[in-house]
Amino acid sequence: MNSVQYICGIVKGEWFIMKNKALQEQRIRGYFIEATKEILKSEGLKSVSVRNIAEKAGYSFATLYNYFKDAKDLVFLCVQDFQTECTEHVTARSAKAARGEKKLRAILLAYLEYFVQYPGIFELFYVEKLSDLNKQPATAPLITGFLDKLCEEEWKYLITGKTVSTAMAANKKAALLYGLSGLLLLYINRQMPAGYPAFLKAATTFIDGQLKDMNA
Amino acid sequence: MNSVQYICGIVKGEWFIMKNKALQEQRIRGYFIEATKEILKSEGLKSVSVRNIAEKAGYSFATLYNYFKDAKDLVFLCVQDFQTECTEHVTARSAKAARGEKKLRAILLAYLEYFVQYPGIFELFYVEKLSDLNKQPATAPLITGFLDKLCEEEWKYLITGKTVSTAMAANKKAALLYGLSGLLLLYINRQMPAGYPAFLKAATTFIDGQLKDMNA
DNA sequence: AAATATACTGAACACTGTTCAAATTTTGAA
DNA sequence: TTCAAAATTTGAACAGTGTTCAGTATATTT
Repeated sequence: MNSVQYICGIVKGEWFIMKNKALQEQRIRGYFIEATKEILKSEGLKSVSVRNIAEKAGYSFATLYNYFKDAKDLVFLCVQDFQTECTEHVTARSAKAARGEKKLRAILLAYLEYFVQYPGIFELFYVEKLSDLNKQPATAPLITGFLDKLCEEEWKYLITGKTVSTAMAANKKAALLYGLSGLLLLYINRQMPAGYPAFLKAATTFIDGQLKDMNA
Repeated sequence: MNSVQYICGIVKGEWFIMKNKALQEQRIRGYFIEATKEILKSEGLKSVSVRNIAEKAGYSFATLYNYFKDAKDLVFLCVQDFQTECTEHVTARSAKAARGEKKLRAILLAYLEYFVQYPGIFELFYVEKLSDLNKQPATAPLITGFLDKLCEEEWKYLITGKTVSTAMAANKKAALLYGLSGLLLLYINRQMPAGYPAFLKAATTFIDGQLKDMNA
């Protein structure tokens, strides 16, 4: 017919067909992702297996390999979804707080709250080893930059308001990321401190300690 | 012969036999532990399997279950040994530092150094889930209290020297534990920061930031 | 309708942990 | 030293993993 189609190797209405194919493919990928998310939130990472996911998705375990490199690949595709969910939780829980340090504090506590509620998601974010394919793309930066993104606005507010210097903010950002990661790691994996009240006390003490002398 | 033996239900030279039995048993346990330690330090936690350990120990995999509840149990028995090894490394590396903050800094950096060198041991200490039997005894406290023990002397020195208050020391201790745990977790599991030099810079910045304003 | 292309599936293989009955070794009394 | 009893060691067996691949079934095009 026309040259353009021949150049692309496409004839007649194949463009629509290609589009449908991609759509259907995305749908099936979605079934697997949804199944994985369900398992992660309920039974946790330990129950994630190729056969488990496939059964929940309504396919054979072998079909999973037609859409994903392996189960780990699939698991890390859930990260974005959980991040938006966590972000929603954090914004809701920190909405009422006054801008600045107060809000920052609320954000950080809500962040901890989310992962305490879903330890499996903390595992996925910080503990589970990335597969070789997931090492390549921006999965790791996506995860490590998540807390920064949650706090971004507030740090901007504090910096532009001259409440804190850019350098100090960078240091505190890092310290809070390391501290909260360790706090969650020790609480979730080593029961330290023992019990949620003690954990909350340790968390607030740490956060307040970090946010205290920022105007230096 | 004498009543003591009869009271214990022991006759003739059975005491020595019992002792021999215990000795032999401990020896075999030692073979398994040594094999596990070797695997942990070389191939890492992922290569630890019942069959792997048993082969290195020179026994059948089934024999392992005659001496340990399971492989996890065995793995956590290596914790003490690695702690003493780490302690030796830390004391050696911090020997030359002047007492007080300087030495504390050296200890913390040597602590990080050790786990960066043996990521599998970090996994074992902070990431690997404790089995039900290991939840009972003081394995978790042993791990979480390890850094405290390493720094104990120096904190005492700073407190008695009135350089820092007891309350402040407690806060800083906790902050350092959380921060270093998170730092190692992110570096080992998420390649963040990327590269050892960047990690070292992040570590020193964090540690110095924590040790800076202690006299408050 | 037939041929072709695509998608799906279960068998098979190599691992994992764990149990248990059988085989082996050690032991101690005769 | 011999031999039966006790203790220890062992591999087969089972239920799980992940992964591959040839064959089946479905869908599409001719």
